Amino acid sequence: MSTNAIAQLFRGDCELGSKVVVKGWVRTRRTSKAGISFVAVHDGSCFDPIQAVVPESLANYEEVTRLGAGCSVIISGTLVESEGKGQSVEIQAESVEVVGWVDDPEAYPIAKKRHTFEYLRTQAHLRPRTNAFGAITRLRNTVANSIHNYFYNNGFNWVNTPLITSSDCEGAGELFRVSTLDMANLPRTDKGDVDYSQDFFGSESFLTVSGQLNVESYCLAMSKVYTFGPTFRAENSNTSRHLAEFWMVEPEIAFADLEDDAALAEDFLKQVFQQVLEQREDDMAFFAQRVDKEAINRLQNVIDSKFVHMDYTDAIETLQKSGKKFEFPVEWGVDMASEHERFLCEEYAKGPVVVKNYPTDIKAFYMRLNDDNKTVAAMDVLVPGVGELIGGSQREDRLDVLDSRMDAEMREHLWWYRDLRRYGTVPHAGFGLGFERLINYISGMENIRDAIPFPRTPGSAPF
RNA sequence: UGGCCUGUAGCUGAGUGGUAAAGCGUCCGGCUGUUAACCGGAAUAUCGCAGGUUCGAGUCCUGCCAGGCCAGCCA
Repeated sequence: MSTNAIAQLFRGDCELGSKVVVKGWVRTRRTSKAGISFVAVHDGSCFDPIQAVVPESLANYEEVTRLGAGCSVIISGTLVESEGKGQSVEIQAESVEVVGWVDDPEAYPIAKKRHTFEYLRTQAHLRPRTNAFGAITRLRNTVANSIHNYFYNNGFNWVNTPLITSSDCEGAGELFRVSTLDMANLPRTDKGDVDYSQDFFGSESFLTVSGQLNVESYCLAMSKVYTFGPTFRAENSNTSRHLAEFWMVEPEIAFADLEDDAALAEDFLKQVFQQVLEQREDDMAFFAQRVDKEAINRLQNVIDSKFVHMDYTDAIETLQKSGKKFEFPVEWGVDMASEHERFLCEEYAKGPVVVKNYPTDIKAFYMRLNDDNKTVAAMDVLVPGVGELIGGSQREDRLDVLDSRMDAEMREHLWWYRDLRRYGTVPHAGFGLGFERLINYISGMENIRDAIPFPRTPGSAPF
């Protein structure tokens, strides 16, 4: 008899009265002296565990009465309508095989009780057994799938940009070095510098901070492309919104300007949210109940409303006129601080807000210079709770302007990037979306370390 | 990297210089088609580590370690 995923049983894939086999882990067991035990089993396929009703007539019933949280079991029986409240169907067990016991029930890290997220981070290998992390894991999976679906259905090509790069001038953050040199005995040049020509790639190399520059080259051939993969930043950032290793989605569209880019971001988010509400009803109900009451309403509101757009210049004016006291003063030309971004999306727009056309001086070299010569065609999508969810721009497609924003070393290193402006250049634009930030925005989870299975942060990479 | 906060039982967490609460979980018993059940009982603590002050330190001081929050950097 084949295994039945618990999700199938609740979904009605199996007829009542049919024989089913469930394999999973015990969440709770309650024994009734009337001669039955109730065993709740989860297998990760859906939020709810299934209840198996085990009669004392089973030969190994004594074993069953010793089952506790974390034990692994195979339960065979008949799928029946539940006599009790709280679940639609349950399994009338005909056999219970205990596959793995829990050594020391008292010390089992995931006891049948509430745990803090902070504690569960120290048990990252076992936390997927909890309600919350099971839900987050399924949410991540659904969102990733929705992202690929969105792009696939809209004619985008998924481009697998490299994780190892030799470019250290992208400006997106500190880089992790990749090297096979013997650290205890580094080769030196005549000048005494480390001789990277002897390193694996024949030059200095690093883990990527962004696939953008590479994906632009495919954009200028395939028209609509995106990357979706891990990125690495060696910033010493200790906040609830930063990881040293995180996943990023970076679409890039040709023959497009900043408005097209912003429109893509909005349509993309709305469609992903729509799919999440349709496909993860059970987990979203959990988030709304236990993590953030607004979790479901928030997504529905975003789907139903238009994003608020404002120029950086207007945003600064709005902040100045707000009458609110900020720790850092606002004036045209400054990079907005968290408190400013928070005000704009949480108090002013009360939802996602798109801020566009930032001062040239505070933005990256590849962003397109506007006609005013003061601002670039950049945009950030700010959302309540997580702040900057998306950062994007129209790219500088004019070689002379691009060159003016790079120094000699960059021009030499990024010769291939410059080539893209020499051979059939076109206006193009794209953005980067932090996948874990998206997961937190959707679920209402507050710490990004809980949005990824095994978080990597400064000073911490256990597991 | 800076500022602030926190380390007490498996987990959560009281304890304001003088005998280390309690809840949950665990174990035992009772009850029950139960459902994060309920009732009764029991076991469980080098008070993060190392120094110092004191007759006496979980409590005060110093250093270190670990974690968290906020800020900067960004996604």
